[in-house]
Amino acid sequence: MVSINPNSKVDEDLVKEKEAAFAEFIQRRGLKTTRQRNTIVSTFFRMKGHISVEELLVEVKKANPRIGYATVYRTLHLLVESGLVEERRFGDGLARYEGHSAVEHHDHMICLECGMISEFYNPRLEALQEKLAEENNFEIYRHRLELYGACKDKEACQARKKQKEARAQGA
Amino acid sequence: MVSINPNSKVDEDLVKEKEAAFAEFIQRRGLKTTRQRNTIVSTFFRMKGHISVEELLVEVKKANPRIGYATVYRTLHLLVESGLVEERRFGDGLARYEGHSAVEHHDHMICLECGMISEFYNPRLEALQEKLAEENNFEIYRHRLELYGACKDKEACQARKKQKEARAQGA
DNA sequence: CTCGATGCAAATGCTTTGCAGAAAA
DNA sequence: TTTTCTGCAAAGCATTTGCATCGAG
Repeated sequence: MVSINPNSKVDEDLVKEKEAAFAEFIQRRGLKTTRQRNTIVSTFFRMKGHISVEELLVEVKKANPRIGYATVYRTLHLLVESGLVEERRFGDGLARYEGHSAVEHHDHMICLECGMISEFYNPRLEALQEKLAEENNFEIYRHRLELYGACKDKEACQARKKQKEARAQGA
Repeated sequence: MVSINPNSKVDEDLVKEKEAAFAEFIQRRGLKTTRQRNTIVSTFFRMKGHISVEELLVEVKKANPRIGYATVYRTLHLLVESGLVEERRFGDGLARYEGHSAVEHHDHMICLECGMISEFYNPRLEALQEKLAEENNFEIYRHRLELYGACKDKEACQARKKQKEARAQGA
């Protein structure tokens, strides 16, 4: 089991690397380098976690309040197309974007009580999926595994859980 | 796309059982039995697969064209609340509903070339997830595993895949 | 009779798009 | 200069909701 800590400090060199990779992508596509794109991309890679458009927009506006959400959406799509960013949806109806992870692929645990999202990776799990796909004559491009539940070690989460159960009883 | 398939036998007894269970749920909640709800529920359980609201509405309208989508949405929510139906989202932006099959839990393989959705279940996979959660002090309420890829045994899927790869080269 | 259910249309929330002006190449 | 980009507002989409009417209990 490899646990991934999302609270580590931002690696400045890594950010620069990502920015350079995006710049290269832009050029390869024959697109234009703009102040807005630079601001958005730079801001994005300096944030951590699973970032919603809203959250990113707030940060971007601190650097340049004139940037609108349309541009943020458009740039985010470019980031996804470039392969530098992944789009995720955890069922709360809004897209979240994920950039610089130490590990290229990982799965998620989502606490439904406190909203925490943590990442994990396990090679046995990956291998088992590959094996099952094989048995079904299926070729995996990518997969998504999400565990929804509650933090066992947080009192608040456990309390909320009990509350919900009680409410369900009454219904 | 698939809706009601007259060739594959729907287990009439099972459908009746589901209908009865829903009726019981409605009563327990102090809600009312209506012609519309009966039509929608009955139609739903006679369809198979992962049904979108649109697909269900089309079938429902054949029985009663006056039923609108608001009622279909509302009834679908009741079905989910009753525990008889599960809501799924496979990333194409629309919700799909699934009547509980014989196996209470299963995961999905989704072919991105032909749209096929198949189900599978593997106890080792389930056990491994449980173990990983345990190691992280996490309590799983439910999980979701989806493998996205292509059917290996369908020529059309493989052909489409190659086409996509070629297009990606050019870009 | 009462109160929940229905059907329509309008509203919502997230996301995309059309367009005129702005800015890269 | 040419073409893409931006910012705004309007449009899209799936889904939800307000409200007058309808109908089950």
